[in-house]
Order: sequence, then structure tokens, then C-alpha cells
Amino acid sequence: MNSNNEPIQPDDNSTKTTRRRGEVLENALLQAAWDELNELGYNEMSMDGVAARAQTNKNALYRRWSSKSELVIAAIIKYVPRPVMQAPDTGNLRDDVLTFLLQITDTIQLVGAETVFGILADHGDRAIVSSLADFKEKVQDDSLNVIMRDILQHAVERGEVKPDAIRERIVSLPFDLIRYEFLIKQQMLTTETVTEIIDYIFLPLVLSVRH
Amino acid sequence: MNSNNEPIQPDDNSTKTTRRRGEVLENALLQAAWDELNELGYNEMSMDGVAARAQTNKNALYRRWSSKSELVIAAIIKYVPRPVMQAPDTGNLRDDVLTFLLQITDTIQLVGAETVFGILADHGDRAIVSSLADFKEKVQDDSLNVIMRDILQHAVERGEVKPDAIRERIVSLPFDLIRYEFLIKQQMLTTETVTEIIDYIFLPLVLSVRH
DNA sequence: TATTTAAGGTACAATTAGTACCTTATTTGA
DNA sequence: TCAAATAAGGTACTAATTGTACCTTAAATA
Repeated sequence: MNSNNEPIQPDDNSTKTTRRRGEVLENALLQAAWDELNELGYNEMSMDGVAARAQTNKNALYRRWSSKSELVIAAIIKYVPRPVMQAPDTGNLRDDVLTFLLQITDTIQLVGAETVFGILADHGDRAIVSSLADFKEKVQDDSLNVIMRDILQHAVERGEVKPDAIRERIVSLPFDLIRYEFLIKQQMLTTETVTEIIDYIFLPLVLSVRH
Repeated sequence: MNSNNEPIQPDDNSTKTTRRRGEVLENALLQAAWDELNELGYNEMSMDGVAARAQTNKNALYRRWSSKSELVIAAIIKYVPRPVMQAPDTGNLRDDVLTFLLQITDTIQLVGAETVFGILADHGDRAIVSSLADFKEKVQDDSLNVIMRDILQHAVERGEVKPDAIRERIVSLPFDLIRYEFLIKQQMLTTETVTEIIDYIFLPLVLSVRH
């Protein structure tokens, strides 16, 4: 359209004047990445697409994140709120566990299974990079088990549960099953599913301790 | 090197004469795909690479399978032996379950987690294609639960287990956990892991039936 | 032996990650 | 206030790879 290089008009677009930098630009990039991720999914989104949505170009991205997976991980870290990492205190084991599991399932579902697979597939080969640790903390977090143990400890103190050693595997069981449901079976995590796991699997195992 | 198009020598390579077709060629392609998969992994292998290993070109592949994931699924179906889909009969529940689980874990581990993720990631977008159903039958098989129910039924007949309804979720629990261990935690499936699942999770749940 | 079928060869389109390099706006600090 | 340093924008490119097109040629079939 415009045969010479100089801008003809000051461009009616009023925001055009400023060139974003630093944190402002970074936020715009992460926002664009998060939006593209949610609209297109991990595989369909592209670095060019993210850059275009942020009204800039790929360089701005690659100056900050070394790859697509790193970018997406950064966006997830920014936009998925950290769950409350604290044992609830409802006064009984069942409600403590239920409350905590439901909190976490809400968080987990903010990132799709396809995204997790995409990241794992892309990251699979390479050496573990900076933010992957952070990412795993979200998806595959051991600190969840710490809270679970707190919850059980409270139940022991209340006399609900015998202080016998409870197997690590049983402690992690609820979240293992929830992640399985979400990632492998790729099903929505409903309250029904969570209560079924608690009432028919977790509580029977924890309450009927045999040594 | 060779400036005109006609072959200069009959090519010392003695096997050169024949041009493979049909099943023979197909087997060679699947063999090449399986080898590349095991040597390079799903993400690193390429269609060109597979074709080259089979000493032909991509056309031979695309005439048979519509995509990389389809090809790999076909190779898996061919090279991963179908497990014995029959309830063992050792005379007691624990050994029946243990025998069956160990059989299946051996099969499962013939395909790497990275491959499963790769296929799921590639297939994610597209509509479910022909062989994906077959593939899921290997990785995420419901028919395993059929056998598990047989095993439990035998235990009921023996009087080991009360005939109370056993939850579907408990029936599938051992394999769910095994798949979780393998796919998400990406750990080798050892006999120890399997026995732990049986002795501390499955059996306690099945033996202490409360309605 | 003529015809049909499928394999081989080569080239190419399309997509996309990631890089290079130069120009230009904005910040910093002397 | 102005010069230097910094980082953004623009554009073009490489490289890898999936999937297609099209033509030639070997082998099976009738």
C-alpha cells in the first residue's frame, strides 16, 4: 500500500506512540501467551501468534524465554494462582481432606491435559531447565503430600486415626488418582469423583489400619 | 558424482535386484519404525528417517498410514505382544492379582511414556482415527478390568471375598496406579511397587468390605 | 505380452521453532 | 541537555519436518 518507508500519518491509533519495555511488555507477552494457550491449546498456538497478539514479534519472546515450553510454563506460573498450601481445619478428617482436594482440583483444571502433554513432550528430550521445576511443583507437587500429612496428623491428635505409620503411598493416593483422572482419563474432576475417592478409597484405608 | 541418469554398474549390492511389495515391504516399514522408535524415541524419530532405514522413501509410509502417530501405533500393535487376557488360577486372590499385574506391567513397559505422550499430543487435535482405539486398548484398556472382575469373582466363589458389590473404582485401582506410576511419575514398574499396591491398597480395600 | 498396480525418486508446499542483524525508540547518567 | 547504552521493532532467514504431487519403473496379473 505504502510505497515509501516513512510513515505518512501519525497513525490515528492513539496508543501507537509508546514503545513498551521491561515489565510492561513482559506482562503483555505473558497475557498473550496465556490467551493463545486457552483459545488454541498448546499444539495449535505458535510463537508468531503470541507475538502478533501482543503486537510485537518473536524476538521479544525469545529474549525472555528460550523456547515455547518455557514461555507457556511462565504463563502458567503467572496466571494459575498458587493454591492455599495450608491444611484446612474443619474439625474432622473427611471434611479436611475434601476441602483440600477440591481446592487443588480447581487449580489443576486451569491447565489442560493437552498442555501438560505438550510441555512434557517438548521438554522430554532436553535437560531439565530452570522453570520446569516450578512447573512440576504445580502439576506433580510433593508439597501437596506435606499438607496431606498435616491433615492426617491433626486427625491423629483428635483420635480419629491411629498413630500407626501411614504409608506414603496412601498419603499420596488421593492426588495420584486425581491426576490420573485428569491427565490420563482426561475427565473433568467433579465433586462426585473426589468424594468417591475419599469415601471409598482413602478413608477406608486410613481408618482401618492394620499393622 | 554420476552425471548421467543411467546406472553405470549393476550395483554390487546383491539384494538390489528385487523391489519389495505388499506385505514384505509393509513389514520392513513397521520394523524400521519400531527400531527408530526404540533408538530415537517418538519425538526424535522422523518419517524420512524411518523410510531411509527401510531403504525406501516416505511415499511408502504415507500410502499406508496417514500420519506419524498412525505409523507408530501400527508398529506398537505389531511388536508389542498382546498380553494373556485370562484370569490366572493360582488358588488365592493375592497371587492371582499379582500374577496378572506383573504380566501386564511387562507389556506396558515395552512402550515408553514419552511415546505415549507423543502420540496423545499429536492425536490430541484430530478426530479419533481408526487405530487409536486399538492403541488405547493397549495403554488404557478396559478389558483389563474385565479380567480383574473375573479374578475377584473366583475369590468370591472361594469364599475369600464377600460377594458385596465391589466398586468399579476399586477394581480398576491397581492398573490406574500402575499407569500413573509409569506415565506420570515415569518410574520403572518393579515387583516391589506392584506388591505394595496389592498388599497395602488393593487387598485391604477388597477384604474389608463395608456396605 | 499388455495392462494394471504399486514402488522408487525427486521435488516441493507449508508450517513453525529459533536465529541473525539491523534500525530505532527510550532510558540512563554524565 | 545530550550522548551512550539498552532494549524493542522489523524483516529476513535457516533448519527441520510433515505431508503432497507427479512422474518413472518394476513386478504382478490377466
